[in-house]
Amino acid sequence: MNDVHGRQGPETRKRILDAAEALFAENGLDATSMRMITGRAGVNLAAVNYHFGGKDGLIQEVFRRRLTELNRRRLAALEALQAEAGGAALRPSRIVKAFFGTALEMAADMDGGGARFLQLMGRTYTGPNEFVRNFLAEEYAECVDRFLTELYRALPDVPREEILWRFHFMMGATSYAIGGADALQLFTGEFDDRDPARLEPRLMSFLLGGLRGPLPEVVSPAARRSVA
Amino acid sequence: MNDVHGRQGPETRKRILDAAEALFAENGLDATSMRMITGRAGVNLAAVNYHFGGKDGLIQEVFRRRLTELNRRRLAALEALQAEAGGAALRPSRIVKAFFGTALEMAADMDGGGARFLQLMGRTYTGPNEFVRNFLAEEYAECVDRFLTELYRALPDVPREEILWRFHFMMGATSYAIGGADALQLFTGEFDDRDPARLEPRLMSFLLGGLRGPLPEVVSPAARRSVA
DNA sequence: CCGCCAATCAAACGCCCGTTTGAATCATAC
DNA sequence: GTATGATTCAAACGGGCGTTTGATTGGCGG
Repeated sequence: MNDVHGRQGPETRKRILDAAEALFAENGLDATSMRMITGRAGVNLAAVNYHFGGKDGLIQEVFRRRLTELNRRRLAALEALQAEAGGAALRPSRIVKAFFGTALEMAADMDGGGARFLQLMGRTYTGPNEFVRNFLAEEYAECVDRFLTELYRALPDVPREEILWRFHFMMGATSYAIGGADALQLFTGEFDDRDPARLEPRLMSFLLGGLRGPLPEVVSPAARRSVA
Repeated sequence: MNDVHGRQGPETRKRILDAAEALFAENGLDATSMRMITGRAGVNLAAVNYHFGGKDGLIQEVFRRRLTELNRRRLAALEALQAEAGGAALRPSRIVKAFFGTALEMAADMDGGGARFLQLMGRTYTGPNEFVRNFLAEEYAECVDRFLTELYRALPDVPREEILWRFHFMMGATSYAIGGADALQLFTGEFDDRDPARLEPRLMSFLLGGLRGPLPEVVSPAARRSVA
């Protein structure tokens, strides 16, 4: 066995990743030092550079690990819907639920660690760190693209640009839904209903309401052509 | 006049605040150093500690300056609505527009600096820095409270907790709307319609759709009392 | 049994951070 | 004209940062 001696194989990597994930979520990327990470993980300081090439490599791997799994589940849910529909266009509510509901599911999973990770991801996605943002976008690209394609098909009368924006708004609402229970109670004082089982229908109602909202009147002056 | 010599009064304070605001928005709070700030502002490094007591004090003042103005405009808009209604309940769409539309207005104002500041604020509000989050919540408290009260009155049939959550979701969508045009184009490649004049009706349609969405079915097991 | 190599370790490296210091510089009041 | 008090300034402080180094460990194939 490999429990007491130094060389303990892939165990060290996992301990570093777990510690880093928790600390990143708690303090943010910049405010979390290598010494904090290796200290909590119980490994040597140099281990991060050895296994991940540096702090940037570690950050990337922390995100990649969970994000790959999340998007795998999302695509699985989407493919299940597609199989059920047999070529017909999907219902928008199903598509939205497959994408955002899966995130909420994952936030509830993972014995509490999932919520923290998704909270971290929501922050980072709009955060200032361009390096991580670009990396996240790349990891997201294929999954988002397939969901958007399905949404376009489900809402053929809605301009694609409009769907794109609303998808973006939905991401924002979901990000706050996952990460912001703390923020919510800040301006209310008494407030403790953070049961994730109730959060899911609450968020879905809101997202679907927003998605189905009436299209805004296009008041672009360029659109008033050929009146003369 | 006081332009060439050392002692130049309140000018130094403003230069520091402006430089800090821009850099905080670009790089985040942690990743912006005092030397970057004083360098861009063209003032001595020690000036920050002299005028604001330290980096924390500077951060606080950067937020306080804009947030006070934003919430002043919001409350002015709300009071205008109340005066117009003369004691009757306000229309939800008006309330939402007074709160979130004013933010979008401010984002378009201030020769481009407004968008940056609000982007920064959206990040910070859900960010990990507890010190700033608490401060923001305090600055927000009164304004949010008065808007929520008005929303409760406008939607007497909707449980307050539900309104609270949806208000929170709206904050998330708005935060992404302001800060996330860059993020949006990341998973689409071609996408450049960031005309703020079109963003406003887009966001409002979404927010109001979400606010009016059907209430989620309450499937709480505790609600099934007294069957036996 | 030995050479190999992946893995771990303690220690140090250079750099930049936020803050402090104490002198220099001015406008103003007397 | 000089004392005063607010402001600016160059320089330094101690400390934490991410990274690198070079030695040490220990399982494994020859």
